[in-house]
Amino acid sequence: MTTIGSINTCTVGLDRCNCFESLSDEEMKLLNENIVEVKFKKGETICKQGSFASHVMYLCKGLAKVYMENQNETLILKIIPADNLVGLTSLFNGNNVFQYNISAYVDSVVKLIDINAFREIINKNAKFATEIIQIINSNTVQTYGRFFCLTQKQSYGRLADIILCLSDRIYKQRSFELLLSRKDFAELSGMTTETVIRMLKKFKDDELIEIEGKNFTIKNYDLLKKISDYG
Amino acid sequence: MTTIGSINTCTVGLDRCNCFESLSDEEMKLLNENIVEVKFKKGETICKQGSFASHVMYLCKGLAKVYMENQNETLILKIIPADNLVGLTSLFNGNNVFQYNISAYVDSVVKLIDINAFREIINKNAKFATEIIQIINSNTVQTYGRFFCLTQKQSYGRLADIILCLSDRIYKQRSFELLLSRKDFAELSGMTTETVIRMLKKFKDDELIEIEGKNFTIKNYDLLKKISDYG
DNA sequence: GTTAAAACTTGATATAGATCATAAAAGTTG
DNA sequence: CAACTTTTATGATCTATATCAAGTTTTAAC
Repeated sequence: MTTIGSINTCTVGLDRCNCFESLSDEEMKLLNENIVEVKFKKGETICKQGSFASHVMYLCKGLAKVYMENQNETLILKIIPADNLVGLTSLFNGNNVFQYNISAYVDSVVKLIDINAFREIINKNAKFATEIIQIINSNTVQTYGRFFCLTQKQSYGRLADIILCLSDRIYKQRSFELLLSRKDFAELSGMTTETVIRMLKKFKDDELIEIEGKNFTIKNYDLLKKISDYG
Repeated sequence: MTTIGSINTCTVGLDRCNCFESLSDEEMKLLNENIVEVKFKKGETICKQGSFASHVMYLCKGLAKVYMENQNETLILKIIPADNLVGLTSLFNGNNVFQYNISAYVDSVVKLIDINAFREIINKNAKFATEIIQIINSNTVQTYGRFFCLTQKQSYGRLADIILCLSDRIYKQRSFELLLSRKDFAELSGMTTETVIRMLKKFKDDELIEIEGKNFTIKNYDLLKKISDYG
């Protein structure tokens, strides 16, 4: 029997986008005529919740977060590494407004693709549309997992999830420079900053992790995994 | 300035599916050769989390819930009224396994559509693929809203959301026969059955709602809406 | 290089909801 | 319709996590 991947709070997809390979020369031309490349500095807003969605975005370089907010609260929906297409939810959706904010964790390069050109290509090229469905679907599966975890798991489990996720999927090593703040951890895991700090300290005291300034190291991966699974 | 719909825990989409209209005669034939119609009794499982996803489902008649579970907990992802396509997440997703359970609240009729035939049509017909993207996207937007609410709103607000959602989107009247149990409410709003019971009682005492046996009536819609907005 | 603003930290306290226990109703089944 | 199961209900208690308050450290800005 195959082991099915456990449900976790992880925010980063595994896929790299290669959806543009199925485009014809003509479609590629249309696309290129409707793309602008924009550089964003660390901390800058790439797209704003509630504003008109005139484009979809392709993150060429950098790291970004996608988050929803109201007056008082913020929830980070996902973290986007390079080579990812974002903003697809606005594609054919009644109001044509971004459902979320996106902002850059580090200096980033984003290609803005005119949404009408993008729609046109989808409407003509079924292979491309299939690729897009693929991307949207794997995103949905991930969101369901996060949704389940954030509503059912205890805080320690959720925090462990996110630490493992950063290590496995973004940095691909056990030791890395932490780009997220404690507040980001809080907004990823649906708790307060204070609670995150206390729990990170507990992990440190229990020698699961090590934090020195911005340097973050996982010292006991297996136990963190257990906390993630049973937390 | 247009008022943008407030974020809520609502679980029911507004769309009715009319995606099959864009199919050619030939595609329609392929589809029809790969459909079986199955009747499910109240309470029966329509699809099982973890099992192979050999088909997508179209709910012709009835009412169903889509939910995820592990050993101890359950989260209802959404409630599906008639004329809805479900199971699309498995379409092109690596493992081809259902991510959730679906079960019938009332006697229901479901068309099971072979997933390979469905894929084939998407892969050929960009208009159809576009419709599917539309469906998936409006589902995603709704899931994001629920995700935000369940992680940020207090329980009273979440419960109010669901009551309003049932009234507005499923029954389309203020008074209706309640098909959901207290446990369903709990699994929809991410709390325990006991808490739901206590809160419903509070709503009753405050004359926001009336419950007599299976008969459920909303007596103060506006105040429930306020609780939903500020809860 | 000083000052202001964020980001982090820690402790004390509060509380929304969970958990546990028990029982009455309501539904189901042979 | 008697026996059983499930759902609803309510009270007592507990606890994980939020909130508030006050400090330190780091980062950004002028």
